[in-house]
Amino acid sequence: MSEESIAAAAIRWFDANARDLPWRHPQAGAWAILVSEVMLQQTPVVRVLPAYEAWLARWPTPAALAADEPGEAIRMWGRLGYPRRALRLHECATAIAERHNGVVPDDLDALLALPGVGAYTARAVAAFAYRQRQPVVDTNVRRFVARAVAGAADGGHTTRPSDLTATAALLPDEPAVAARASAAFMELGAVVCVARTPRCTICPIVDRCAWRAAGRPALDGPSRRPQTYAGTDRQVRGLLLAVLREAVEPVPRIRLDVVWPEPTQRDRALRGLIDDGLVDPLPGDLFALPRG
DNA sequence: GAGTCGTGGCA
DNA sequence: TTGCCAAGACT
Repeated sequence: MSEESIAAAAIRWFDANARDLPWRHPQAGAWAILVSEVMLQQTPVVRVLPAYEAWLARWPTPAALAADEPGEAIRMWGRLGYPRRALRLHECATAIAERHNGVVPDDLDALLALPGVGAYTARAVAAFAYRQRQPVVDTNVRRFVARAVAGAADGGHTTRPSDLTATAALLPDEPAVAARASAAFMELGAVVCVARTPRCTICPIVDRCAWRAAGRPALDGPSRRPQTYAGTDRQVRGLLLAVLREAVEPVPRIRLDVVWPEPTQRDRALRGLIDDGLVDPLPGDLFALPRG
């Protein structure tokens, strides 16, 4: 017998060390997993946990969410960030209710066709909810595979086709085992093979890691863009939407004006929110979350 | 393909 | 203190 595969070692480690997260419980269905995956896009686990519980308690099925107003989805999103995800999740629920009889599809192409569901989320649902053999590649897996296999310092900004190929090559043949391996890779990337200070001493595949073998070379290319948050349109959009989330009634423009002193940027931000469908302009210079 | 899109915690 | 980072999608 040859030495244990990376996937086998990762799964063994995962069996003993996986965090107890609600979307990993056996009773978490495809809808719950889909909700968790969308919430987790660019958002830390600890911030998702309470929002996830509240969301599913209110909308336990896609049909339940689809029957409610999109503005309520935006309101429930709270401060998770990137509120367009809430709107897309509502559109997604509507599509599932109308096109899939209220059942989250298990077909990859059908998943990819859903609003807000991209290459990562579609494969995550296929693997974690339906136990399919799919390369589930997020930033954690990209980094883990880049280091372990290619010996690179990180996995790059975006997922390329080669990333899917490289990850798929690590997956065992049996679909359910492959799905388990995908979860294990993600967990390793999230808690062991982390970006800043990887914990190689507790890594189950350190003896096979190409990056470790190469002496953990530093990242050579240019770092990511600066893009500070303070003063950006994103901050202004966030301030504007926060007012509308807290308001029960439509809000007059004056209450939005006070959140940002510079009128040009403020108007641009508000127009952007309206264009995105996150805010409805109403007669009388009033504004509200969309009702339908 | 590069830009845009929130928010908060932490080294 | 502040830049970096966190289970991406879309244009």
